[in-house]
Amino acid sequence: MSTNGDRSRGTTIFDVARLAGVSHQTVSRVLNDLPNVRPATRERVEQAIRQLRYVPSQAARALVTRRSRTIGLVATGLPDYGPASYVLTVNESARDAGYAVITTTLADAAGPSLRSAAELLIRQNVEAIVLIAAERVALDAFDGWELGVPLVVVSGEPRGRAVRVGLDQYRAARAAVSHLLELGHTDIRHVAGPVGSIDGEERLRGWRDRLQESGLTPTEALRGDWTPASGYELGAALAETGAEAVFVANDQMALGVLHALQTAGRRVPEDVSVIGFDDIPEAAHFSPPLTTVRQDFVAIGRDAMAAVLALLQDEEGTRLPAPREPPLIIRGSTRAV
Amino acid sequence: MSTNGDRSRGTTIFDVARLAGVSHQTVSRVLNDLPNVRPATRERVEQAIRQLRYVPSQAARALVTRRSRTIGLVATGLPDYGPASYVLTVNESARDAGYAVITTTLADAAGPSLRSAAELLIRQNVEAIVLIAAERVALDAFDGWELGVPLVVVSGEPRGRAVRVGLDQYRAARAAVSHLLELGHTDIRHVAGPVGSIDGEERLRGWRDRLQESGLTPTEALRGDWTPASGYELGAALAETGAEAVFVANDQMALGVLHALQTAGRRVPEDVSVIGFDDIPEAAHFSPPLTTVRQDFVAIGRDAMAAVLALLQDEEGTRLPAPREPPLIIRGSTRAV
DNA sequence: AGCTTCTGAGCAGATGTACAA
DNA sequence: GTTGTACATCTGCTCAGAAGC
Repeated sequence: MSTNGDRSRGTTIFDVARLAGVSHQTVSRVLNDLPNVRPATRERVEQAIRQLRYVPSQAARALVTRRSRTIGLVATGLPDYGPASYVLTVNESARDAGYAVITTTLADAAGPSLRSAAELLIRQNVEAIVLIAAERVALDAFDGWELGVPLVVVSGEPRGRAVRVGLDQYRAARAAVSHLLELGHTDIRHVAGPVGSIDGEERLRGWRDRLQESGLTPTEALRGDWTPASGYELGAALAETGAEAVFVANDQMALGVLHALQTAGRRVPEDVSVIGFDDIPEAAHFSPPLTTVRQDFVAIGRDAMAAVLALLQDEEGTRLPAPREPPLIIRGSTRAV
Repeated sequence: MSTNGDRSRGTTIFDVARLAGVSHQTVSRVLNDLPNVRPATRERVEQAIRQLRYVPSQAARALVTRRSRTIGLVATGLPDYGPASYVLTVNESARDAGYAVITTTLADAAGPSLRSAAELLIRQNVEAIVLIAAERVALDAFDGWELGVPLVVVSGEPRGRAVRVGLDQYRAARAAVSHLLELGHTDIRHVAGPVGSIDGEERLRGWRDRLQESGLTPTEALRGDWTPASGYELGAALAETGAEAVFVANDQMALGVLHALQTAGRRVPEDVSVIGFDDIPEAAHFSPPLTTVRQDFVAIGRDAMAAVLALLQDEEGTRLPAPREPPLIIRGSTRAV
């Protein structure tokens, strides 16, 4: 209250103790909700805390408890809807569990920047790391690297040593192709994600395998980069070669494909069926509304945090959530021949 | 290396010192890049650090330096494209500046949850807080609350005491309406954001003021909630009342509006002009491609972090980045009458 | 004996000083 | 004079163990 303003950076547990007329230890007990404090004393301490606007130093506490109450989140793929949903959900789940989240987002998923991001987290003494891995290189960067803390990977591929949660992309892609097959299509093309994308490759594999099982010969997949713009380019190529059904690896590219197809005078779904992947909120309002495979990002994000908590508790032998089933959302962009 | 596995949680600066044959003080010098260390010694120490996989304790360092090297980010509005972009950019800028970011995301922007989110950050001893404020209640929750750390607000409204960065939503909305006016439209409707949204209200105000300045009487604005679904509903109403031009407060709702208009048999832009706001990546591939106002989320996110660093350095009297100008992106959804 | 409260020893580093090579 | 070292002290808090009522 001096003219100097608040020097509040300096209120310690001892100041509170003095004001409340108790020892710092008693204040600590109140702070940590420990028993054996007389209600009247507790009240006096709480009063002092409020009056002093005292905030315990997390640093000091972490130093002695060896627990930072913080987890790290490494996310690539933002600002897209899927990754953003994961970030949101992991964050909220963590907060519910009393953990703070240090997030490091990366525009490029190259190995070196990933490792340095993870090192930053380790330096901040996070208790666990959640990796949202869109690219295979991300997985590789962590492979065989002893972090010293538990690692949970959100990824569409079951491979790898780390604990993993996520949707089984392979099965989901098969379901999408099956839908097209059931509608009577036999010439089913694929607009795939970029080379190196885990989900992209798994969806491609699912498409190819499912076709071959039906005795069909898959064409060469077209490679996009997840953006509507790339979908548009590829869609133009598709229109030229007269495709009748297309499985597009994500909804954003599907939007571009629809755009290109219509620009080329091909009607969807009358002339060509299009199915997407993700079920972003926009998908229901494309022209026509997009048939797609839904990923429940919220549920998967929760799974990730649940896995973290499990690892943090019993170290080993935790039962992990099973990969999620992918619901097919049938709208207006696919039609029986 | 014992059967017990790694007890690496316990490698201290002293262990490194012992292995390198120097004092812990010298190790500290190496760690902090201080002078007066012979190159050979430095090398020996670095070697020992690598060998021991030593990671300095952030907690211990923060305790004594009183600097957590961490900033807090409070974000509402995820997983939408705009907020997600901010999160991404603020994160990267912070990392470049050597700061870790503790992010708290909130699905609902209610005052109490915002305050408790901020308190969590304060308890983690962040050095500053960045608030991505979509709703007015978010701003109110922080108003007149002495946080004890600098606060930077990303918001579309210049009001308030805190340091603010962002696009001038009011002016941007006026620009959108001006475009419609120049095309010869006189009946210009508005699909607005939800009540309480800062950006929404500012865009609404810009639309209303601009019309009145041209001697036109604004109709009642329709209220959406930013989602394509709400745009669709409102678009249906618009089609019934025979609108000829619509300024939609964001691109996602504009998508829904396009969908509804076309469902009702109204052609865009032949029968009705539609202009959106944001320029999300999808906008260029709507049917028709959407005319819209671009927000440069990346630039604004950088501004936010720049403001944080400025505040952290000279406490007071910092020159702040000027509000950004909004470029108009003219595509195929608007047309002269 | 039983609550309640207090005292003192770390936790892992940073910083400053005195001092040796 | 330049490097480097040893020692002491400090950060704010938790946790045993001890003491008081």
